[in-house]
Amino acid sequence: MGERTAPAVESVDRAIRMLEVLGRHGSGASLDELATSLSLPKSSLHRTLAALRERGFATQREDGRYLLGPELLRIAFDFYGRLDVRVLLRPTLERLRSALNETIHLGVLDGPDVVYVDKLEPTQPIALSSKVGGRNPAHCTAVGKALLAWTYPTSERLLTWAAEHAPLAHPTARTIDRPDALAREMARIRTDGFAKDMEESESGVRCVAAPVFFGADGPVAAISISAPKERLPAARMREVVGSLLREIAATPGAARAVG
Amino acid sequence: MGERTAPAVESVDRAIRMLEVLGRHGSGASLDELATSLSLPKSSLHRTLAALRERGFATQREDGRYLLGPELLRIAFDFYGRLDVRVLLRPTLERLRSALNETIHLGVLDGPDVVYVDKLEPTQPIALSSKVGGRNPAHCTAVGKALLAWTYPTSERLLTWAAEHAPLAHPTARTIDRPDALAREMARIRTDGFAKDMEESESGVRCVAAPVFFGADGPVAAISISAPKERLPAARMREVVGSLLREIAATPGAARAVG
DNA sequence: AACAGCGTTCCGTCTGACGGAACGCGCGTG
DNA sequence: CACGCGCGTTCCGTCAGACGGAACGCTGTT
Repeated sequence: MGERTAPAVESVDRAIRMLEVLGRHGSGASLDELATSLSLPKSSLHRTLAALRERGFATQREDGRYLLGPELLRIAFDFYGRLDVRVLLRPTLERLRSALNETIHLGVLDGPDVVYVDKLEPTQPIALSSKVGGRNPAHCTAVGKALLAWTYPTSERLLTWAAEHAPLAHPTARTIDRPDALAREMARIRTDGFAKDMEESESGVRCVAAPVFFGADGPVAAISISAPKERLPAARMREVVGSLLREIAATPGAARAVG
Repeated sequence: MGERTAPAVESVDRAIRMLEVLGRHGSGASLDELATSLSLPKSSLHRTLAALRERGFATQREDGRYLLGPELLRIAFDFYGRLDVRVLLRPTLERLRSALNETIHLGVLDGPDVVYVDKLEPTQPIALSSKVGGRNPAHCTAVGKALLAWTYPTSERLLTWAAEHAPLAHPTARTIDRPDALAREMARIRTDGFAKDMEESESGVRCVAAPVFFGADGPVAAISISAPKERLPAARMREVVGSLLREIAATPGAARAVG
């Protein structure tokens, strides 16, 4: 992140920078707020803002202040609604499988559960009962915990979720089903950036998982890697987490936006 | 909507048109899908897409297809989150009050209720008990019905809402509290584009209301005009609805997006 | 091997973006 | 009431930089 090389199309680059500034002003930015924060002459700003206005990417209040336009919001919400996570993440999942040769899951949150929307199996056949379309309680799987940790980013909101879906299932002895313990686990996951499942949903199976965001506040889905615990001792687990986070970071748009 | 006049900045205009096309493709658009649907040479597309990519407004999958980028989503969600409806709509509310000299409310939905976030009173003092920050059951007020009709745009989803918040209050004899009747009322509101309250929350008081969208799928807020029923006979009601819809249409970004 | 279908790069032309300067309006001030 | 200030807006001569046709390179196909 140092000096930026010359933009491919200067006027487009400027327009985008304007949109970024406009986005930070929920009740409008004045022309020379824009001028100072972008160090551009007012005439240039004005011309570009006119172009943005024509397409509804900016609007102007009657007092002159400029706002982000409804068309930009419409496009974003619309695209977000039709985002096909499975198609988008297939190549990433495949790269993970060929790098690790383990079972890869892609899951989304649905109330108390995770729903698996995609699954890739390793070449070495392994008994894992999950299916695309299948469900598991969210709080005892790595995918589920990764999703919960960022969907309910405060302990308070997580506890509300837990209360709504109480009592939480406890399929194995290691399942974390006490709400307060779960809230602490989520805090840990948020600082680490990934979730683990240490035989919490199925005895003998460990998983790691991390969320994908695609620009949204909350995660759109989470990717997990599962294996029998003999194949996932602490050292390999660290390695696998590394691959997972690296592949997500390398997938266009998937990683968490910086803010 | 006929021929468009020359855009203020051609390259910016093109970039926006690209974003609109990209937004329609949830799993990516290829370079010459873009080329044909925009009738632009590939080299120009390529250059502009590079500019969009540099700022995260577009991304490219490893197979070459282009996607809307996470930064555009981030900006949109972020702006949407900090949208200050009160500031944005103040001028509109003031114009309505000076045109009609009646009580104007601005309300948002919160579970079973509407919460009033702004209120303007007419010069002729009138006994209306509502306060900024105050609440009313959504299903018996015009603001609430306008919000419900588009927040839960199908009968099925409305009935779910009704079931979650049953039993619905019935403050007056005219309150519509039967879920099926309410669902029919919502359908009527959606086709009309506005909601009425014929003494359904307070005896002797009529209101009309219409939603504001600001680019989102669902309404961000709704504006209502309330008056004693003697001041709102059928004829004046039509006139008032006309003013309301016209003012909303004239407020940058507020009206429902076409697409 | 030749081909077709893609994304990508090059580079000479000339359009159209650039920004300094001037304008017009509304507002508060001396 | 004249004045000046702080806005957004418009104008226009200059020349940077956007434009697009053509050629390239890669991959998978026949």
